[in-house]
Amino acid sequence: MTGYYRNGGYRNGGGRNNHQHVYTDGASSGNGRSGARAGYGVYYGDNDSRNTSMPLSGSRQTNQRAELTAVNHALRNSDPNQPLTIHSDSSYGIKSMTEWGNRWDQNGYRTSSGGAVANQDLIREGRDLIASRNVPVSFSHVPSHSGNHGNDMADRFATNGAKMH
Amino acid sequence: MTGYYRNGGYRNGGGRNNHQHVYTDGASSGNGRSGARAGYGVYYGDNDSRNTSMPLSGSRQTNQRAELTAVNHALRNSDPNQPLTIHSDSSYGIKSMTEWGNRWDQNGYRTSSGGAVANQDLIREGRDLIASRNVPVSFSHVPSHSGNHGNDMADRFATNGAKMH
RNA sequence: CGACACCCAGUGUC
DNA sequence: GACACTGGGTGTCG
Repeated sequence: MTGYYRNGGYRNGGGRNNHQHVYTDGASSGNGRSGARAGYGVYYGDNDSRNTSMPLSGSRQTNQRAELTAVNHALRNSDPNQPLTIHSDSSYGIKSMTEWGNRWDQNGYRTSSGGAVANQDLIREGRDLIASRNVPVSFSHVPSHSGNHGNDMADRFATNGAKMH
Repeated sequence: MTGYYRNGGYRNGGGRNNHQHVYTDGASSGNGRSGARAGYGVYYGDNDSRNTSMPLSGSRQTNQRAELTAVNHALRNSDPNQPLTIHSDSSYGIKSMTEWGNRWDQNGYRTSSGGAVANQDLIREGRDLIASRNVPVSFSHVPSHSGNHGNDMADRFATNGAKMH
């Protein structure tokens, strides 16, 4: 239960239970300082050719944008016809895609204190990708650096991606 | 300039420029593991009878407590009427006695994330010792294991002290 | 105020 | 390569 999030509003068309599990992570060396360099990693499984280690593009090299970009990459690079669970250590990323995002779609992406929600571009993009699927996408929170193999691998990919600038 | 810290708020009463230089270091074999044994070393100069190599007392045998204890020993065992520079490789120890300590004296020893500052007993003790002097106490950071003779000697004394339990 | 991340720095070790 | 001891900060939300 704990740490498990699911997007609703879909029907399962098929019935073949090929549930996909993907681990995502973001990194930003020097986060918050000028000259920060971010990267993201996506881990599908050992020796899986879809595994990804990439530098973040764009001028805002923050940890949060890296986390969101990793999620969007997983959304785009997975079978859209089979259920997917994205395992992330970012509560911010998960909630932006689920509970917070649901509210923001209704209030015009306004923060509880009235400001504009940051990183809207990436959040809207991810939520569009989820909405365009006909099978469920779930999110599961995994504590960082807790010995979880998938998270550890995604972390390495993300850190490495940040060095590729 | 770099790595040089000074405590303010004093007047030089005398004028005899007998500036003292002392090297301090702490060690803790098995730091962080149960059964760790810590020690500290203070080096005043070759063949100086004040040179010290001692095991750390108390139940918390950490590297940080050893570093702070070495500094406090130097403060207590030096001429309080002549300027003193303490050379340490511990940024933690130096900043606890200077810039961080200044803030903590005003905020009740609260960490930037709200928690209680660790090793307060030793930090308050050292800052009291400094405040009770009528001549300046300065701190200088020396990189560890960099071939600095004073630091190397203090390191040996500290390591040896840890073995005296 | 709380939460989850992302760091930066210096030590101490195994 | 790994871990522990400690502090400072930003990214973002409720």
